[in-house]
Amino acid sequence: MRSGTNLPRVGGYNQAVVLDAIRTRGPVSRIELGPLTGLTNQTVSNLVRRLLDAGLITESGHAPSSGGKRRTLLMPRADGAYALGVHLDPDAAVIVLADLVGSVLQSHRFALPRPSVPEEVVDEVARAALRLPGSADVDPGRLLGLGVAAPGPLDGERGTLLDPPNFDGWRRVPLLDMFAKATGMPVALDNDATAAAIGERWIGGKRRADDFLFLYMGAGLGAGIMVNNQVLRGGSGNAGEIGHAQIDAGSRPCDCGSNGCLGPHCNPAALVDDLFARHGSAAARRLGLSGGPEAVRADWRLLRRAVRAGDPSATDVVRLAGRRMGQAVRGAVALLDVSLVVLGGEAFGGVEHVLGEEIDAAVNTTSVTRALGRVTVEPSLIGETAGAVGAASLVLHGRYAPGWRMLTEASAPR
Amino acid sequence: MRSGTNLPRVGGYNQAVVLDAIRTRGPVSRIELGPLTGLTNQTVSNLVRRLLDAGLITESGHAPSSGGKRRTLLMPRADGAYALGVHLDPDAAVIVLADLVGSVLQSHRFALPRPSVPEEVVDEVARAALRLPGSADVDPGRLLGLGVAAPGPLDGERGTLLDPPNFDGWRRVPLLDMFAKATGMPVALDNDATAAAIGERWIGGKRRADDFLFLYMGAGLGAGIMVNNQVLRGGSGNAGEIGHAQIDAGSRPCDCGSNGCLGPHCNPAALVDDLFARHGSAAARRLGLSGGPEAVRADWRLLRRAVRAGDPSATDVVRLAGRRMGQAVRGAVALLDVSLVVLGGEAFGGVEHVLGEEIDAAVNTTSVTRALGRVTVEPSLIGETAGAVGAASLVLHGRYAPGWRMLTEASAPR
DNA sequence: CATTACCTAAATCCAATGGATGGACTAAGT
DNA sequence: ACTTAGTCCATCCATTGGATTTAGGTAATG
Repeated sequence: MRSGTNLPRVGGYNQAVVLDAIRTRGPVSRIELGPLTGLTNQTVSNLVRRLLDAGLITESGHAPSSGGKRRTLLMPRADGAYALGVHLDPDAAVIVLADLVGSVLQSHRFALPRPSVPEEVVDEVARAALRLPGSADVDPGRLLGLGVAAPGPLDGERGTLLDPPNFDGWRRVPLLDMFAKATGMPVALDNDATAAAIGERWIGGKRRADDFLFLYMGAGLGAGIMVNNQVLRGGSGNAGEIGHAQIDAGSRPCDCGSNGCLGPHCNPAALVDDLFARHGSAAARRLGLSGGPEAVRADWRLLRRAVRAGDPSATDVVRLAGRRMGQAVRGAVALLDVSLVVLGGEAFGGVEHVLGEEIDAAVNTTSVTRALGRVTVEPSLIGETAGAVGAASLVLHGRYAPGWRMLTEASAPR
Repeated sequence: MRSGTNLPRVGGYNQAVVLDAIRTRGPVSRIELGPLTGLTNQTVSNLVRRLLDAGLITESGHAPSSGGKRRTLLMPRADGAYALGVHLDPDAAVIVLADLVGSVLQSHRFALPRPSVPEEVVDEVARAALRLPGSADVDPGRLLGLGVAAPGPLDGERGTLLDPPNFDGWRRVPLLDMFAKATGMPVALDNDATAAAIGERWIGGKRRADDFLFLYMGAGLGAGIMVNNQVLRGGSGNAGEIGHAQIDAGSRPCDCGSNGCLGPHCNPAALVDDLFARHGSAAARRLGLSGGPEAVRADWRLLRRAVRAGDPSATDVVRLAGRRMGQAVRGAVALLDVSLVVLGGEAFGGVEHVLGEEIDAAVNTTSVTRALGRVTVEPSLIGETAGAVGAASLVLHGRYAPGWRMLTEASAPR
């Protein structure tokens, strides 16, 4: 259980609350932080001093006076902390170095062979990751750790990747330990969709506060869930598997053994297949698609370009996928009662708006009679690197976002 | 925001943590509570004394010695606190008086006219509720308040019922304020499925800890969601609307305006209709069903009895509903990553096992390949009064279950 | 136009409050 | 004599509330 708390933890927690408020509410003064956090002015003052001393925030000018002493404005210091983020995907690894405000300072991408060997990939990624901070002139003492975002089911307790689909040869890989050993740093592991949601919260500030669902499309489809400013991870760390929602579509079999799951219909390969199936090879040739499993990445890119250019066949296929996602998202939105859906991940690049329209239509058919507010559907603020940026923000979020764990778990921040 | 915390709140919170541990882990000693709560022995000792003084727990004998002084066992005191619970349904109101351990001391049920008038119902319910504590010889100072469970969408902030389906004439009813005025007590309001889940957690102790999904069937179908021992209420207090999940079935139109929702297929009226549609009037007559909207309650009771007696037509219809629920539950379980599904609510009475088998089959087809643990499907520990007991436990849970709100919201327990 | 007194608001100082801690101690068993 | 359960006590530490300091504005005055 381990759910009791104590004083030092309260201090650390309140410090995180103040930092989070400064981060998300742009430049604010101490006096505004009081009502914002529920703390007294005095407490805010103390915590702000600690944050200044720790180099996490800075005073940035003054607000115009409203009749008395001017307010001193506080801002997060980008150079206050850094984190590395790795996004692993079946065919590529993306590594980024991000600072406290979530800006990407360096990034590196390399393709992976298929099948790939876990040990080799971890080794290569770790070495590449460790080179980034040097080339960006980062204070090593402020580099907090490495975040890893990986697809598919994982064992959250142990930090093990179980057996992600499309990842041949990766079964029960203890990624957390492997990266910890390879880098000598603290490592955080989460699934890619959850990481992307955390990244979105970290970057988005008050535009991404409270509750939202992050719909993530990489090699497959997943969701990251933020409820009440807390990440919903579920019992085993695998919440957000929206791909197993039932939808009304021709049955493609799902890895899970069921029929009728959303997942097999909404991924780049399936959409390319759909184009061939619904519009024939002629249309595919017109768009330049070559078909076949190795060409999925390129074909999907061409397909998306065609959608942006207004091609009707391509648009039809993507809109169909949007309607299918809409069915699942409608169910998820009703189940979770969130009022914001964010679309992101590298595979969404360029077609967020078309998909967004369909999903918007699906979720908002229900709202009128249910008298609940409208659900907003928006593209991600991060864009295609949501996975890697999310991975880096796992570290930042874990260390600096106020949460339950700070009050109940053992270690407290400095 | 208001998310900072302070010392008195920490005290109250830790006290709740200790009480919750004593409640859920049966009789325990102070020394066991240390590791269980993460607090030191000394702190546990202090908090236990406070709980004893407050009359919420009692010392109940000793554990056998293991070589030294015997452990003094601690138990919750049933007479430490009481709460009233009201479950409102389109055709009946059920009122219960429950004690601290969730036992029902008194209960009262009366049918409602259709359509009913909110003011009259509240008035009648409030008067009946206020009579219960007197007839059970309850210390009025220990009666904490009244919980109300109502179906359908509500405005959690304001305590207003919006426009529940089947509840003609109930639109934007400020139930919270009305009951507060009518009873002069603190009132808590939640939707029936969420209330039932909270009740299940309250009654179930460690058998219902951590994460579960409570599938509730009354006049309609809903879900209550418990994640990490906290209630998931969503942005507007309407989480758990599983009835709007898409399923693969002939399209009955849903109130929400969509087609393909689960809701219209899984309620007593729909199941009675299904029996007529799939097995004809002859089968219906054989079971004694009369058909028609007024007879739904009686027909559904007969149908369930027929299932228990092994009638194939009735079983077919119920199993079909189970498979449909299974599709939605499978999606919800994957999305939330819970490993326990509980079935309850008055309309499930007697057919939990048949439905449970189908739902179990649906959710556990996925688990083998996904390498996540098996999902357990069980009937509720409360049974048919889950709504009213859940309503009472809203009050008890709100006051004594450890949670975020205790650390962040204004008022602290004594 | 410069000076001065006064007002307001922001931020900090300081003593007090109250909860958790750790080590020493007592109580009650084998 | 030993073991285990539970408590006492001095200490630590974060928050609190009231008083105080800091740093501006404003308006009357010379």
